[in-house]
Amino acid sequence: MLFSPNYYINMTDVNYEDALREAIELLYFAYREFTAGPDRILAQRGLNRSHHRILYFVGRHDGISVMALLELLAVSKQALNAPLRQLVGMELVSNAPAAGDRRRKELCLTAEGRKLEQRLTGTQMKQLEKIFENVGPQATNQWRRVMRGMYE
Amino acid sequence: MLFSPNYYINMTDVNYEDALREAIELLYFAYREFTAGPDRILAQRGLNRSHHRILYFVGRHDGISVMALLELLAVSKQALNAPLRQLVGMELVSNAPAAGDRRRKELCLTAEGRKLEQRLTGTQMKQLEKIFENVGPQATNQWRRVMRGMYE
DNA sequence: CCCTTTAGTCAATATCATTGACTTATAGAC
DNA sequence: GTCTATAAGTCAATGATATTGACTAAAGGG
Repeated sequence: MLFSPNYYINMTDVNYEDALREAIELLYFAYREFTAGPDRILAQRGLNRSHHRILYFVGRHDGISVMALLELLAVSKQALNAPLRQLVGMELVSNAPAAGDRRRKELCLTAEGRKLEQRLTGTQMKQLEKIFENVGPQATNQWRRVMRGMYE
Repeated sequence: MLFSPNYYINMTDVNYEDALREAIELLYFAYREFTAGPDRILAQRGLNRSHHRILYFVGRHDGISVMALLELLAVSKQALNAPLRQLVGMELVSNAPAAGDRRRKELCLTAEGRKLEQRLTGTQMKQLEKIFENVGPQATNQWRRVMRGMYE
């Protein structure tokens, strides 16, 4: 049985590759499921995942500059421009000039923006919360160890 | 300390939400890192991630029909049509009529297609292999438990 | 007064997906 | 053999998105 607690014992090359491929598929399907909830809510407002990412990271880094957001999301200025402008236009994100350096715009969530962001991310947090409760703290920590390894 | 083995003890609502948000970010950044390698290789040939997904699942389900592939990828017929036609045109995927039912096309990787698929997925398998070796079998299994929970 | 940085925009182009309708070929039931 | 259903493929129209490159405007700092 693949993925049994001792799958790696007596492992041939073939089912070793198989185990890695199943891990790839887990990532693919899990990520798809993970983004499905917010995507549905966003679609009702004519928004998409890129808007969620902006709302999310602006919420996490209150007052972040446009440049810093570009680097965090790893997208081009032009790719960010359209969705960000929409969000500012819908008054979900504010972009007042920074006090010290008026060239820099400080991006913040408005009250409305925060509400939407929490609704979007809330579906994902509920998903994770349920799983983490099910599997327990050890599994949760091990999961994080693996995930951290994936971008280092 | 967030994410310490006993982070959930004496947890306030605020840093509990913080822990869940860090998990969300782990997923986002890990997935991005995970797809970056194949994306670079694909770009050299004028292909993109959707081509990789087709190559991947055709490789995993040799002889799969177009309909079944549509359902697996959860995309529309028209969204699949263009990239699949390219892959057939480049002779990376074959689509011979099935023996029993000549309406159904059996999608298979050609020798060239298999070579490219293994190169693409190979970068991801190497990534995972390294991490799984680092963290050990227990963490690997716990990681899978969590990932499986995410689409059930 | 230059030079740099930050933000924002425009034009042109290319890609990508979506809906809906349609054709072709085959299978299976009667 | 006719009728209906299924599988695949295509086309047109549309809309959304991203990309490159160049450009303006405002502000900061020596």
